Amino acid sequence: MATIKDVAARAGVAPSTVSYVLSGSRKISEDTRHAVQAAIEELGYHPRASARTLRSARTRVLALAAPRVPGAYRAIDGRFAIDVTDAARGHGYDVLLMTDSDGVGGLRRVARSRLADAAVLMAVEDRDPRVEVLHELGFPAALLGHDDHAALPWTDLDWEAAVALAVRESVAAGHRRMLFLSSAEHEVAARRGYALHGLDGARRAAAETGADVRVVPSHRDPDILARRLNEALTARPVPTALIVQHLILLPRLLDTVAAAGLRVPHHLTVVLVGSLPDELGTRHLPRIDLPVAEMSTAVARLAIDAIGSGRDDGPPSSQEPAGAGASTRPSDAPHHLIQPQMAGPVIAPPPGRP
Amino acid sequence: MATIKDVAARAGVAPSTVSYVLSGSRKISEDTRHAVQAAIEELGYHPRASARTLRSARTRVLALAAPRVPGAYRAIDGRFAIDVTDAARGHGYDVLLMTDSDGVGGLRRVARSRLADAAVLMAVEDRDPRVEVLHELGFPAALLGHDDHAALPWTDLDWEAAVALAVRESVAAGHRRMLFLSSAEHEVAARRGYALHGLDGARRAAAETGADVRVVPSHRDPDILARRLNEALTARPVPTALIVQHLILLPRLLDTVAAAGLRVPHHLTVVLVGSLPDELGTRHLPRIDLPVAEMSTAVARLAIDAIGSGRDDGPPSSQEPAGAGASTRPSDAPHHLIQPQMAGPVIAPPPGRP
DNA sequence: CTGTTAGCGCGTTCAG
DNA sequence: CTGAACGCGCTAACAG
Repeated sequence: MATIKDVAARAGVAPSTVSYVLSGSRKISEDTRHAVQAAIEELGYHPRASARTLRSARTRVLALAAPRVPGAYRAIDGRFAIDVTDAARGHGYDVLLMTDSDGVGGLRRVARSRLADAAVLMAVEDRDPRVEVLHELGFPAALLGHDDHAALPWTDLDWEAAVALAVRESVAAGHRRMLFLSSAEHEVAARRGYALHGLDGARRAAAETGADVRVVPSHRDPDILARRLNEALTARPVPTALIVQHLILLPRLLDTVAAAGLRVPHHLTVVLVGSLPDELGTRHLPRIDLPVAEMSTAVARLAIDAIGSGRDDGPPSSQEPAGAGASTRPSDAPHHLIQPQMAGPVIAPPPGRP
Repeated sequence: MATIKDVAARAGVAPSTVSYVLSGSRKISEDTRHAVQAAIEELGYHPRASARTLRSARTRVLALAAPRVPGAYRAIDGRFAIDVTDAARGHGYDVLLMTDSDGVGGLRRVARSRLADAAVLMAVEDRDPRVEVLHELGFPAALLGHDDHAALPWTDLDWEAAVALAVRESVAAGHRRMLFLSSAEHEVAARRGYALHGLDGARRAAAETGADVRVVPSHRDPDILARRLNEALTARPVPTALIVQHLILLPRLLDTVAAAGLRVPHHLTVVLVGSLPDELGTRHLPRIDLPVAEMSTAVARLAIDAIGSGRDDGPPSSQEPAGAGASTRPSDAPHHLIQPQMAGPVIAPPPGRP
């Protein structure tokens, strides 16, 4: 394999000249540059990433920590992985994919061996051990999702605004009684940001509009979910709209609705919050899509921007003055909160109303 | 950040001694080893990956090339990405995720800059340009899926055997007339291996069992699919079983079946081929799951085994004698063909039969 | 200005 | 167990 020396020899110049041609960080005469470029072509030369990294202390790689909830693969994670990778490439970064099969071990190893310059954490939980590790190592990172506590840059859909918007739009369409199928109980128990904020949004919008919004806590067990939903659908006064944040079991949920003899949207309007863009099977429903592309772009940028803040020394002292970049106070961390947008068909009016 | 020299200084030994302690490739006295290990602990030392790579010419990274069919994200790809990553970790390798947003450019860049030691290609197509590039660069690789042409190691479900098994099992349950919903037309046109092999399996099993197996070519457009399926379901004599290889539109497909007034499995037995393991919504159907875990394990091992074969020189000459490792003749490439297994409930008998 | 020389980054490994 | 060369590219300092 060709090295910079081979190129230099072939072009009849010094290796440093080749390097300057590559980086463009210095003026090189027309003739020399052409000779060098010809040599590069002919030898098919490409600089070794490892040599560059060793010298520059920059890998131009982002570590992407995918959550791997045992047994519960979430399609969304794959989608984010692809989109974050594309976004990172837009900044000249590659992406190293990591699972939790090793707990936080993998992340620690990658950070300490300097395989990556920064990390992107997916599906962050309250008091996420990965956050602790990165903080302890002073490793730059950004989060997909947020939990109001981590002192790291983050991006997220404004879940409170999203659910509130779904409620308000339903009210605007004429609905007065509706169900909100929130996140699953174990997600609330884990204090996932989206779960808590979604509940807040429902409550806030209910108060603001005066609508009757009944919260049905979802459950990961489809049978329990079906039972709860069934009860809520038949309780009087009968609800005319169903706002759904817990989407993993959507097919089953629609079956339950159908089994209750309710046609959508004639008898019951179903509005989704946090659906995947372009997903088959949600196209015909009014919804607020999860802004996967925008979140991915934002998180890549936040992670890359964080490089150069966290790299100085060891773990930041607790007395550290709040300067530029990633600080210790959550409220100061850079972030990108995305406002919800309605998509899909217009919300249908309740039965018996024009 | 601590380096090997810092550790050496603290332990009062030479850097090379520290290196030998780390690698274990040489005998080091008890005392010295402990001193070194203590110094490592105290300094929190971890070797730089880039320095190791520069020296050893091994990154211990696999490039995973995810297909990104524009607009058509496939959940399965995310699943494979996770599982391949886990499998690679089992061999001490990390995974760099790549999209084709850049065409083959990304793969070429990663190969030439030696960011990875080998590549794993997902969703390989006939005459896949990525395969050409890797072959041209002499870069080790292994494929998820195969097309009978690429001279690279591969793993795949035996799709022919899988569809044949589904047919035979249906016949064993008493069905004599069945539909086979094959892959979508554009997949057949692209000569995707799974699409062609699936069709072969259906034909072979039909011939062997004498059953009436009607092939319904699927289509990516849900409406066209629904129309075709509807026609086939109502054509006389009425089929009693439906074998489905094209699963992306399964929910829509089941809707169509229901809309035709057919209850599953009472009026019509539905058997899936190539379903995702543990996926909600397929649990209640007899099926042959795609062996994602086994394929991932196999492809990681094949890719890693290929390292050391392709690394010698430039593009292999066409006259190269077929030796060990990756050879030029497709039939010689190492591979791992996985036999199908039925999962889920037993196939129900046709109506009117016990 | 344009090109060259030399040292560095960090861990590995062979000869001593 | 140590010394020193080495892998490869970057870049500050120097020479023409």
